[in-house]
Amino acid sequence: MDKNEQGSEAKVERLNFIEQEIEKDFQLPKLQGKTLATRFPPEPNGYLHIGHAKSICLNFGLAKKYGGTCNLRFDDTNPSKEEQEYVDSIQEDVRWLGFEWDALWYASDYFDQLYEWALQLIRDGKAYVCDLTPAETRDYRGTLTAPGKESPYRNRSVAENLDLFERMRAGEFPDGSRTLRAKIDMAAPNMNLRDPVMYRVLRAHHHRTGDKWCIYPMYDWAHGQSDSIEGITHSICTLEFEDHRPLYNWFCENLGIWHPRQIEFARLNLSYTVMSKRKLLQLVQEKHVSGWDDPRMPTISGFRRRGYTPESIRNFCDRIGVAKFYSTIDVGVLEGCLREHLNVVANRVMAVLNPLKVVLTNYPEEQVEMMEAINNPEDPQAGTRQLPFSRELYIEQEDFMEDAPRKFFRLKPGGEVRLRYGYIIQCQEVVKDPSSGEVIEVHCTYDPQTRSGMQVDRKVKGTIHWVSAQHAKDVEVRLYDRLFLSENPEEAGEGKSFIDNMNPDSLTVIHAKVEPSLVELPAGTRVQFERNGYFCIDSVDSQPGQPVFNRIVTLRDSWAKLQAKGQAD
RNA sequence: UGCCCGAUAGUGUAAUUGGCAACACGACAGAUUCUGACUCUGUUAUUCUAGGUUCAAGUCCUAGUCGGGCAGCCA
Repeated sequence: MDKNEQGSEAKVERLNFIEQEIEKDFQLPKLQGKTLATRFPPEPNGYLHIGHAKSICLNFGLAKKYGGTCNLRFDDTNPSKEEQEYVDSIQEDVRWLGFEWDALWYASDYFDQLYEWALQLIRDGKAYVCDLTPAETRDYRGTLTAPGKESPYRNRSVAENLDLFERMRAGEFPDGSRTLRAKIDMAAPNMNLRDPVMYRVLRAHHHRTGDKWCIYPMYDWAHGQSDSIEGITHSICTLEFEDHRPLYNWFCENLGIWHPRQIEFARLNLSYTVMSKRKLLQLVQEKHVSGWDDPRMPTISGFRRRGYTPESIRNFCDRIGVAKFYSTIDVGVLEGCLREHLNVVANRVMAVLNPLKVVLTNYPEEQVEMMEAINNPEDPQAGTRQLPFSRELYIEQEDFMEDAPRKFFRLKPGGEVRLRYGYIIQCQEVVKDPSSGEVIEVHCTYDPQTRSGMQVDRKVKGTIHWVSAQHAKDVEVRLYDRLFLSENPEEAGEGKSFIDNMNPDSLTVIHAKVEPSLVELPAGTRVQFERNGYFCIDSVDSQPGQPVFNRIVTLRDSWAKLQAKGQAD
């Protein structure tokens, strides 16, 4: 085999840096005979968004690729912010994305074990009960450049710590009055190691453990230990936890338990989008959107309702890669993945968004012909359907211009255009509203020798879509556009916030004329309105026989681009 | 004036770990088209800076620049 042959055949599999580390790790004695074990660990305090999708695809994808396992674990250590509603939505979203967890756990499943381990650290002289107030604790911690001071309670006896900690659990002390802290190093350059808090006293009803506990573990104390209990081999998280890794390691080592390896990657940023749960919550609470599943939201549920496919989101996550560099992906990449998939799976249909009446003056008054239309040129299996054609039609207002530039290949006075699956027509007369001058009707003649499928001698540059006026149905269509006008919505001017960067026209509701078959389609159906874009029947607001269409994404439009550049002439 | 991390075409990600810098998307030009869609062809452009080691550096060393993270009893 020569070099060229080898080069064209060998599909070089490119590993991202996490895969490389994993493959290296499995050479180690520690992992001999084991399989990869990952987990997706969301906090149930909000809905999942596209950034989570990256993490989900990574963790579940890795498990699939290496024949390992991936658990879903709710990081529910802060009952004041967490709710069952979020637990339910997260499970639904993970499944919708196409993944199934090997085991479902909650950090709260481990509260008893965590408590036992805390006792162990106390007995080993590695943890102590601290009576400092929150403000004092902050004060004692020092700053980024100055070391902290040791707490006056740092050297309590083991017996006293044991007694106090048990009484913390028993509810003898008010909220916030005491903490259990790991005894590490108040002068550590890494702030996380300055005697981090392990437990706080907090009386809040927990969605799963109810009122059993009045002390709750902190993230650092709960997360790594939960990973350890589950036998996780690789704990993959985002970059902001990089500084926590030494603490993650410290707990595992000092407890002498299974020690997973934490690896961090850069979270996803998308242009024209906000991604923090806090900001998304604000959009919902202040009613800038209709809810977490508003089709403009970058949440999984929002995308689902909008009409995105799980395949396109998975493909997107694959395409953007994974690294440690903090980057922003152009939202156009996501839209590109969407179009790529929808192009293959969505049936084509006729729908006129902004109708303009066309009368074919030489077409018989009562005649109706059925025209055969291809459902999906990308998929022969999708078959064909019959479209009614008659004397009065609607076309798109955009497809007619009285004073058209040279490159306008659509209908203009005296000009010819093909009606998709119909005839070639020629524009004879323009009817205007005498008062406003607005074009209200266009009169054309049709050429009976040009019916779709016939051999036609002449070339017509443009083809436009249409619906038969008497057969068309009126439906509500929601035209969605990006929620924010600026590429980075977080960058707001002095005294402003990301809310000020919202796009006032992110939703336009119109009524469109569509071919009759559309009113019978079930909610969730995705179709392509030819020459317009992809649309999905809204699963919340549609009624039987009365679908509401959400615009998922427009088609690429090189004509619009030409116009924008002023090159249409 | 601390600690940690990062920097490769416009964007994002690779480079057999020291051996000819590549892939995807975009942009641009063209072909095709009963969707100005899809598809196809072609073009474009890349190693943060300065030194050093080496036959050879995106990769190793030194110094710098720029960007990000960290001072919750949040995760």
